[in-house]
Parts: sequence; C-alpha cells; structure tokens
Amino acid sequence: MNQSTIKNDKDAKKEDKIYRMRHSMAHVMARGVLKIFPDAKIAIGPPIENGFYYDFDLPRRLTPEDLEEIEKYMAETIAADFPFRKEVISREYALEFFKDQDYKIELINDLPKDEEISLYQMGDFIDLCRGPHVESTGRLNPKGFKLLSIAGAYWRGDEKRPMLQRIYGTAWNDAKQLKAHLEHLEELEKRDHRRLGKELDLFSLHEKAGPGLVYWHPKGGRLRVAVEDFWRQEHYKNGYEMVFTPHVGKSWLWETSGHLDFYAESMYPNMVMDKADYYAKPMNCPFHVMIYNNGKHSYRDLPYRWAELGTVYRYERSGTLHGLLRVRGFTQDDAHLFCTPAQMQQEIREVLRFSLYMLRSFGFRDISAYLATRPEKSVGDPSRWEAAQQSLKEAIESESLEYSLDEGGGAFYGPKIDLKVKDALGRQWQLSTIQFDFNLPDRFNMTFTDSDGDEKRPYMIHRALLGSMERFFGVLVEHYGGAFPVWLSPVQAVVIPVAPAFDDYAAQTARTLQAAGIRAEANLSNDRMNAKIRLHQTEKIPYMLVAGEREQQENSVSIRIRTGEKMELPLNDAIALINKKIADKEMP
RNA sequence: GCCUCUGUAGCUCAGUCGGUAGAGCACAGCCAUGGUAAGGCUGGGGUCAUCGGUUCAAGUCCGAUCGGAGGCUCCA
Repeated sequence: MNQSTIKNDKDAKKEDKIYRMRHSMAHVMARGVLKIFPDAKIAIGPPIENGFYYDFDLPRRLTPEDLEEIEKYMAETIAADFPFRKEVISREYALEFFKDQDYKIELINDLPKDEEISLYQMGDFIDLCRGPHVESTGRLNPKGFKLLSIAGAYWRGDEKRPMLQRIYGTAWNDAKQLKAHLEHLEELEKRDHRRLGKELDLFSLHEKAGPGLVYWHPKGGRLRVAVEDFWRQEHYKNGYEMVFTPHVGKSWLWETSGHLDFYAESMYPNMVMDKADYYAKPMNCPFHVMIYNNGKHSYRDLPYRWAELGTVYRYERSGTLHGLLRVRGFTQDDAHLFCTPAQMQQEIREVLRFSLYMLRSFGFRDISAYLATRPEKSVGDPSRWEAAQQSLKEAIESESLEYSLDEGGGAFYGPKIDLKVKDALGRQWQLSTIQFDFNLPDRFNMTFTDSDGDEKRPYMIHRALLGSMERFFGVLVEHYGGAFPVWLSPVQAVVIPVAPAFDDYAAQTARTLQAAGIRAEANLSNDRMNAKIRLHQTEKIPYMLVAGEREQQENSVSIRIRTGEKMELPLNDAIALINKKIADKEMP
C-alpha cells in the first residue's frame, strides 16, 4: 500500500518547532487580551495551520482597534523576554487556581484521571497548558505575526454551548515568511471565484430570487457548454448512454428509496398536487432505477452505464452557503453503473481510469484517492461489501494512485473512492466520487436474469466525475484565476481594428474565425485601440487580433497573446494555431 | 441555525456634528481616434436592503426583518 508519504524526522522537528512557536504566540496574545479585559474568561488557544487562535468570553464585542492594541501588548510581551515556566500541579490545586475560569474548570474535569496537569507561566500570565512552549517570549519574532480576524466560535464547537469570541492570528519565523503568507492570502482573494465571477461576468446569485441558486450568464454559459460538450463526447466514447429524468417525483419514490426516512431534512419540502406529495429531487439515483426496473434484464445486456447531467435541489443551512461551492441547486455529472458480479472489477477499473482522464483533461495533475470502507452500521451482504472494497482497492493500485484509507468511513449503503485534486495554489478539492450502493437495489428489488436462469441482484455504482457543474466551475475559476486554457475561454479571440476604417475587415475576420469554430468577436465600439486592448486584457481573452491596413492587404492578423507576446501571421495560420491550442486543451 | 462584521448608482466605494446624496468605472449622446494596457465633453441613472421607532429633521441614532462576508474543536 503506497499511502501518503510519512514526513521524515527533520521535517517533523521543524514542524514541531513552528507549532511550539505558534502555541506560545497564542499565550502571548491571551496575555494582551487580559491586559485589556482583566475579567475575561479564557477558553482554549491552540496552534493551527499558519498560526494560532484563542477563544475568549469577553464583556463586550471586540473591534479591529482592539486587535491593534492587543498586538501592541504582544510586542511588549515579546520584548520583555519572559521565560515560559512549566509547573506540574495537583488536580485539586488546579481546580482551586482556576476557580473563576469556568472553561478551564470544565477542561480540568474532563482530563483523564491519570493525566499530568501542568501550568505554564509567562510573565504575569498563567495558563493551564500541556505545552510545549518556546523557552522565553524573546524567542518569538515580533515582526513575524499578525492578528487577522475576530470570529464567533461555540465553546467546544457545540452550537448549544456559549458563543465565544475567537481571535485568529498568523505567525511565522520571520517577517519575510509573514509577508509571503499575507501575499498568498491576497492571491486567494484575487482568485476568489465570486469576485472573478462578477469581474468576468460569468454568473450571479440573487438573494431576492432565492439564495444558493445559480444564474449562469452567457460567458459562464459558454464555458459550461464547452465542459458539457466534452463531457458528453467522452461519455459516449466510454460506452455510456445519456438519460434524462424528471426534476420531481411523488412520495412513493422517495419512500421506497428511503430518502424520506433518512434524508428528508436535506430535501426541499413537498409540493401538493392532485392530493399527492411531490418532492424536488435531491439525487438522481431513484430515477435511473425506475428506468432499469422498466423491463427485464439479461446478464447478456449488462453492464449499463447511464449518465445524466441531473439538476438536484438540496436544503443547505443558510450559513453554509458559499458562492458556487456550496449551493442549494446544482447539476451533478451523474452516472449509474449496473453490472453483474463478474463485471464489477472491470467496471470499477474503467470508471476510475475515466475519472482520472477527465480530471487531467482540465489541468489537474495532482490527484489523490481516499478509500472509505464499511462502517459499523451498514446494509447489504458483508461478502458483497468485501468484494466491492477489494475491487476499489485493486483499481486504485492498478492506477498507482496515492491513497489513504478511511476504515469504516463509508456510507451505510456502500464503500467508495473519493478523488481529490490539488489546484494551482495547493488547495485540495474533492471532485470525483465512485460509490457502491447496496441499498437501492434491495429497496427497489432490482434484478437481472443470470446465465443459470436465476434472478440475481445487480451491482449498482454511483459516480460523479466532476462532482457538480457549479462547484467544478468554481474550482476551475480559482484554479486558473480566470485565465482559462483556450478551449474553456468564453471568448477565445477578439478582433480589434486599429481605426474605424478597418471595422469591416475586423468584422469579416471575426466571421471567418467563427466559421472555423472559434469563439471570436470583433470589437467595433468607439473606444480607441489602446482602450480595447486594455479592456480585453483585463478580461483575460487568450488572443487579440489587431487588424489594420497591412493586415487587410495581406489577409493577415497581428496577434497579441494574453501573455503579452506578439506575432504576425496569415489569417489561415492564425486559425490553425488557435484551433490546435483548442484541440490540445492548452494555454494560449 | 448561532456569533461577529456588513448592506449607499450596474460595479468599487466616499458621505464630517443628524440638516433631503457624491466620485471613479460602466452606460447613452456628441466630438476625436492609424499600431499593442484607459482620448475628451455632455448626460441619464438612487424608495441610501426592507419595515418600524426617536427627532422639527434620519443614509447617519435605536429596534426588528431579509441578504452578504468571515467563523462555529486542528480539543489545555
């Protein structure tokens, strides 16, 4: 098993050192907060990725000005070079010492009986803490940290417990690393798909018309169609059929599938018509099962691979909605595979290979797999689970993918593989999922007739390769920062006349490009050429074709590539060049 | 859902001490415009999220509602 690489000792030590520094930083911050609010109740303050936080129960709300003041106290604390002193104490003493600190009391009481209890003292600040810490506050870099934000956080993450105020900070070994991190945060903001969606006029959301519901604008639509066309073409090449199913179904369907028992709180409520309850679909599977159960099936006909860009609706709590990444209505690139036990192994291999091919086609090179196996509570015959898990594992190994195992992490109805990709900024996104289902075939009593004449249960596999069109679109926008490869660019080429006298030539050139299958436009507005170039540069259009006297006479174009590179080519060569970039799915 | 912040023109934002709204971009019209990142002038555009309250007077103060953003264990 080639599970994710274990960090070597040196890395581990380095990591430990920086964690220790961040942890100490959290204490330094808490001291600052107590200077401003001597009666504050302190909760927990761990190191985290890139920094630290600390939770407080305070008499009033924190403001950004408070953060500045706290930062000042922190600088002072560091300058004072207080040593961190550890002291092991008895449980009784700990309870007495923290008698005014409710949260600490709770923590102490929750510690296992034989656990050593320790205090860390730093100047006049004493905290219940396991450690470890740096030797003294002077070891911390006063130029390496910054308080970032104030957020609400439930005590112990439990929404029934009190809401505390959390201060997030980031901390690094030196000012240079801090600066790099802050620049990284800026880059994230620049690439935010919500921001780029507005700037590039790709999509919108409308509170008045319903939060979490996506409107695709023409430019976003062009990109989506490019994705869908490719998707359909590849599915046909890979032996899939397209099916189309309704958006709503009567309660019988959702009772039979079990969704009304187990999934109702994620569903849109019922619509009543002709005294029957209809529900918007949160999943496509029961509909595909209806198609399957429409007739008898022979082992000779299997496998079936039925795909659908199926739009589903799910209720997500309002606080969890986020741009395109978490929405209430979305289109899954769904498919269901129905096969015999003998075919299962091959089907899983194929679908995994297909998944990887699709993700790589969109420029995702760093892909890892997560295999989740049978949980304690599950439905379906254990031997079938075993066979399914084995086939998933073998498929991963045959693709020599890195993977990690989530033992017992599968759904109650079947094991699965999730694929996660790393984007250009190193963030992981889960896109593909390949999932066995031992529930629906039983509930809907699905069968096929085997070679021995017996009715048998087929294997059913759900899979989505891109996940959903909306989420995938959001990930693509952030991955490319809006500068898409040519085949995905909403507008692939803009023709710009140098002056109004060449409008006709520009328009004609755009038509020639369009006829050659390129998404091209001519910009005949009354802006000056320089303004047009600037505009389209900000729109991240791959190719700008400048047309003037010379080009008109020679039937050529002067190309300005998005990268700033320039060249002059006969029109036919330009078309060939652009079409090649499109076909190869490359950047301009 | 809960906490904090937030909501002013299509977009980004300013608006002082409470005295009936402003800029840039975008849009429209006119003028200008021949070579690789912003030509000029003029103009239209606002129930200051919604509802209520305080006040002689509310974009501004207070309350509620509806959105949006960040966050809600990486356990001392």
